[in-house]
Amino acid sequence: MVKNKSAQGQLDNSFQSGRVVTSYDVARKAGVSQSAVSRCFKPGASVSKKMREKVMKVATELGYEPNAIARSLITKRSNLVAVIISNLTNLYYPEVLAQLSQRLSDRGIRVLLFALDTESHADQVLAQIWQYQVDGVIAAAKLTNDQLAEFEKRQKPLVFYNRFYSNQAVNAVCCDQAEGAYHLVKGLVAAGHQSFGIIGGPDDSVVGRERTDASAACLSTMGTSDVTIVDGSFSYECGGAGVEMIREKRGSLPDAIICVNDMTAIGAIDALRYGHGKNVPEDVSVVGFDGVGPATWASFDLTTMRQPVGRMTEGAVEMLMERMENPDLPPEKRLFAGVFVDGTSAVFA
Amino acid sequence: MVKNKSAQGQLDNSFQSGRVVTSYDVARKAGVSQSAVSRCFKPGASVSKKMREKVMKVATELGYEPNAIARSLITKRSNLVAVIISNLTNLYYPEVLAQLSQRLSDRGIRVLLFALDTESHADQVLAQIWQYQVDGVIAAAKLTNDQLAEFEKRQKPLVFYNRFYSNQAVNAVCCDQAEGAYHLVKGLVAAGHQSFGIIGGPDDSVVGRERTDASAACLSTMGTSDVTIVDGSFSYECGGAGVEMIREKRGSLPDAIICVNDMTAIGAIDALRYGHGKNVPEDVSVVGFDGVGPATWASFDLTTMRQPVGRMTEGAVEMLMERMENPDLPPEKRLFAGVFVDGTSAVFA
DNA sequence: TTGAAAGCGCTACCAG
DNA sequence: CTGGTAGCGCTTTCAA
Repeated sequence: MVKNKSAQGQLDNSFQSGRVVTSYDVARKAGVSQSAVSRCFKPGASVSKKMREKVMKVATELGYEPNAIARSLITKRSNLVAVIISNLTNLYYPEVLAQLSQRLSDRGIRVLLFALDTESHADQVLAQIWQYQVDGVIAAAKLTNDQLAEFEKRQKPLVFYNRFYSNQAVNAVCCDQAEGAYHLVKGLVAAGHQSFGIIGGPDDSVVGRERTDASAACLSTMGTSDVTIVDGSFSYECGGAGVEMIREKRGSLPDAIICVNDMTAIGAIDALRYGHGKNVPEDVSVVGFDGVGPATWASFDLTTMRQPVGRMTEGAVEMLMERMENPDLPPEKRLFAGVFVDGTSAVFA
Repeated sequence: MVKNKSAQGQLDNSFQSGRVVTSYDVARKAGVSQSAVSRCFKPGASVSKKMREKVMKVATELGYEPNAIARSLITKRSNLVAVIISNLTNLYYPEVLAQLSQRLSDRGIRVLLFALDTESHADQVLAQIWQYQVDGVIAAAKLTNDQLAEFEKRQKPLVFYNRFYSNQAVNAVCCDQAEGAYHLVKGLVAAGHQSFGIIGGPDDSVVGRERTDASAACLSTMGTSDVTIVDGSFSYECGGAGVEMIREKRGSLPDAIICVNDMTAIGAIDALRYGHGKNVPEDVSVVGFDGVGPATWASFDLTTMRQPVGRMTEGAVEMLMERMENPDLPPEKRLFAGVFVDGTSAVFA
């Protein structure tokens, strides 16, 4: 039975219910100082091989994991990044979130998720963010100037995802909405479409407005005046509703409908086909923005501007990490071109 | 200029760059003790009205927010819950995640997100979770028995989302896959379908296997022997691939195809229509599981078993919170019935 | 009701 | 390379 003694002690330790194993427990059992244990868990610290082995062995036996909370208290680095997403149910965001999470995780950073139900409400969320001492924030949501000022004052790195503040020196990765809109409009006009409908986004969306405005501007530039614009909400449902509103407003359906995002475009296509008995693209052309998964499905095969999500998330993470190391880096905006996806939902030239 | 003095001091404080405002700063400026400040931020603490007003005023001026990290170090409550999601790009999960996040947030809990790229890899993630002293975990991913034992040992509340361990006493909210499968199969058989294809999930998915096995078992019970089963991956692409594999294996297409989830079903429908020139449901009936957003789109109008996501997420959060208060609560499984969605992708009786 | 003091678990600095 | 010691910012006794 004597040979069981140490195993027994070990068990007792693990089972002292509620009580978690600390670096002191490891130190005591290994017969070294607590600082030594700490050093063994710090990469690149000056520890002898023997010491490290001894400590790690005991640590494993006891199931010791350093307490990240206590660590951040003193290092003032939580290794936490807040990700604010305004509307997770928009099918564009899951991919963004998955990638951000993956890339941050690869660099030893954890994601504290804040899913806003609307674009507003951000104030409560920010209070939480300050309390948790996150090292930085990636925001796919709109912030007010006051909120921006808070970031400035607290010296917290902030990178916007797809929110462009043209009059504000902030960090952001964006997709060039205007350029994408021009590309789509030019192709549609060149293919002979003469009347247009535009289904936009909700009032408070910058991205939505940019796409809508740029499309309208381009149409105007090219001398097309038969343009009917209605509001939407980035959803499948608003695609159908938008088609109906355009038809009412204009009297009949236009040659082409430009939708503010793919969800809306898909809704519009379904409404045209199954509600209005039209063929897409023969009777009406439909284009979208984003390049979400469902856009490539055979039922839709959407003509759209795909956002280079991989490069955008990589850019966002990179910019954020740089500024976590060096907060004095000047603000930077990275603008990515959209990738034209030549689908079959529009007659295009 | 004298009247500016205090404002000046205040500014100086806020701008002492990098330095964050602590309860000591507030205490000093308000002329009270640091403990008093602490108490003012603890709900239901014994503080005079005068004291609270005085402290809160200064706190607001200075932009003080209690440091949640320091707080958790001493209270041993981080107010953090880890949510593990195995495959965020499965369109079923964004809604789940959004709801979990919302409901936890309503109860003052923050979400630490862990998005696994596959169902495995969980070990590294768990180590992170222990380090961050989360108060509990919601897992929409598979864990090994060893990993389960770790939770037990550390007394960390754990609730599974849609992972049913029938031989293990764990907490879980699930949708009754078997019952759903029976319902679908019975309806298809009653409508006169005689040959069946089943497109299953990946090897390591419990939910996938349950749905597949239950469907096959029910078909067998009802005396149908013309059943072709192939594997899939929960994706749109595998729907098309599955249809092709079934056709090859069987020689021709069956009357009905049961898909392990909606994504697969949608892929199958598109492949049947656009690849094989078939009509759905006239030539082939297709059913799915989940009730994701796209399932209701007019193009598919899927016949499926919808999971009651709202009640499931509510249940998961409730069970977890209960166990955070009282860790000795016995394990509990809540099994929700799926809701039959009577779409038009299948001839159904 | 308030203030003083102890200490959560850890890292960082310092002698040795 | 190692051990001792001083805090990080907060909550929580305990006296006053």
